[in-house]
Amino acid sequence: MLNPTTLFKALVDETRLRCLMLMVKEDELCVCELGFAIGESQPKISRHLAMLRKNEVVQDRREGQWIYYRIHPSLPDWARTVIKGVADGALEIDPFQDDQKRLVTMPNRPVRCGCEDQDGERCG
Amino acid sequence: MLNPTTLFKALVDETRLRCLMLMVKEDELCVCELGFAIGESQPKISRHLAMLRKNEVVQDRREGQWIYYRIHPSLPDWARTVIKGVADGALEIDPFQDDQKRLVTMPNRPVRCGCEDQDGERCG
DNA sequence: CCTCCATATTCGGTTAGTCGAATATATGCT
DNA sequence: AGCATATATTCGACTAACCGAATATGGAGG
Repeated sequence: MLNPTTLFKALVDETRLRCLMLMVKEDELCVCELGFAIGESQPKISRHLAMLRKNEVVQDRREGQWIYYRIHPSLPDWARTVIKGVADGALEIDPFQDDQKRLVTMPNRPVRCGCEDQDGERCG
Repeated sequence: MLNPTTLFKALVDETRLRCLMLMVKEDELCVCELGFAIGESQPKISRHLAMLRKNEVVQDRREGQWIYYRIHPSLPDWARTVIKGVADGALEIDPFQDDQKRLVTMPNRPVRCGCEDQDGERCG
């Protein structure tokens, strides 16, 4: 079961917090989308997501070659309150707002639900 | 101005979190009360309080030889939400609940408001 | 089977955070 | 002034966390 210190260890790293803030806003994102929006390398993003997954702060689901991450649906109420709280303070400031803007400029974002786009070209 | 990462750096250390949870519950506490309740050395408590003070997560006030700490009254709303959120999850569990119980067993707790107790003996 | 792409993991080096022990400061009392 | 109490700070050692680079895994499609 998630305890407060574990949650804060997850939130204290800025890369992880940026990922989580994007998930709050966008519901579900794959690694390449997170990497593009935040502007960090794939291994770096993936390593931080592994930590979030291990501690059950996020949940992952595979769809083809993509793995989508979202805030864990069975997070305890107090943890949701914490994440919602920081989202209120963060989504309008510093790197977090830029991340959202950069995300929507990403070319060939993967399409969800098993349906593919015309040329099947995606993600860089 | 307090930013999310700074707040989480404050909350990620268990000793600091325990201090803060006690302040949420008790409004205002001096260093010796915090040290007694948590069972850690005076320098350790003091060092962590210095960090919280420096980042304006807590406010201190002197009264005689005692210095009382409280959650900073001008904390932004989102930060209050975060702290309230974790208090909901923490105050009933693991070390946090014990801390509250231990606090009330402390002999000769300092008296606030400039009024002194009979023999003037306090704090261990 | 082989290749491409998205993602994950390992490795060694570096830095940031924490600790106990010792010491310093400041207030109150006699 | 001198002592006791409460709190703060400094120092060096230790540990945990993060990083880039390189490499591994695993599904999709020819």
